Amino acid sequence: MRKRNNSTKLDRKVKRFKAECRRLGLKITPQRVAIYTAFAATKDHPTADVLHRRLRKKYPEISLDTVNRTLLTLADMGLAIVVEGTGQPKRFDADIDTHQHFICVKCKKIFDFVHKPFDNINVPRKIKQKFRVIRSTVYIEGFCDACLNKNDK
Amino acid sequence: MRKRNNSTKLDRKVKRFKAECRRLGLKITPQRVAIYTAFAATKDHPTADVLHRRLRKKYPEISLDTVNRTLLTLADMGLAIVVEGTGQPKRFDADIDTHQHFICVKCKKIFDFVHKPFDNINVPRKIKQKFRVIRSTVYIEGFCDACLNKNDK
DNA sequence: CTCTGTGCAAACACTTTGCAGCTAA
DNA sequence: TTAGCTGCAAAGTGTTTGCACAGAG
Repeated sequence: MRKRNNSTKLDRKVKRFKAECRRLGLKITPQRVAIYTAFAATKDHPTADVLHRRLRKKYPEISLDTVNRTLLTLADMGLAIVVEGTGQPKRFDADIDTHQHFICVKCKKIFDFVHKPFDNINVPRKIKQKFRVIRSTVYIEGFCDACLNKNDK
Repeated sequence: MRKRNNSTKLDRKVKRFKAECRRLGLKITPQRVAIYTAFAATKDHPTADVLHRRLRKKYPEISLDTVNRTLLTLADMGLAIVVEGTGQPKRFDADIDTHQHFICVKCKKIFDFVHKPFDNINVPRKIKQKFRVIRSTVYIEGFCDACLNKNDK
């Protein structure tokens, strides 16, 4: 029963994915469907490599490259979020006082800002109980003014 | 006057840095002092490479390696924050509904959690006016239960 | 004097690019 | 038919590791 529900939910997601591909003029290849299906079922935060290894069992012919590219495509489509690891070099912040970050998804520039209400947000109890919290930061993603003015989007 | 104030403020930071080194048994080398001094004065979010290039003008003998290692040391000491680019492979999240992240600074594992108050945080007007916001996420950093139980710290 | 830190070089890991052949539309 | 996709290979970028020497404690 549970299984059944998950399964139909996944089907619906895949259907939506295909529709979105059509809308954007992206081809619906067997690889993309396989990758999206496997990815949409994940509850963790797999890397391209991990997902590739999982897919291999069923589709030994899919290359890591394609998994990588498809995941980036999914992120562009808004169907995946890049959580960690930008591929970019590490960037260090000398300001260790509480403050928040705005990150431009296009030029990757980081803008610091201070917003009192965010400084004192309360970490939920269930987190506090289970983990030892060091700090919390609000990350806002979007387009910076320079990138907005530059071109489209 | 302004300059003077900044300068003494920086001096104070450097002094604190040295004290912290002593406390932790880290050696106070000319490189470390130079790197920390240059770094503590930054308002942006330099990469090791950028900082190295800046330092070169005054200290042509410092290697990029040392800058890199020192910045990582500073992060360990709590005097620097790694803002972006973990060096780790990209990780993708299939859950595109609003939710928050807890990241273990040790094992890098990511835990999703939903916390209603965070879902509806209000992006400050000054950000909204200047940028186009796509999404905002609260990142909580700390030690996860597994790492807490494993060993020290 | 000892042991950590530095600098160099090599190894590594992940990502990106180029390209020829394939295939969805 | 053809534009976009795939898979392979190579190049690129950033990070990590190993080691001998130097210098802080």
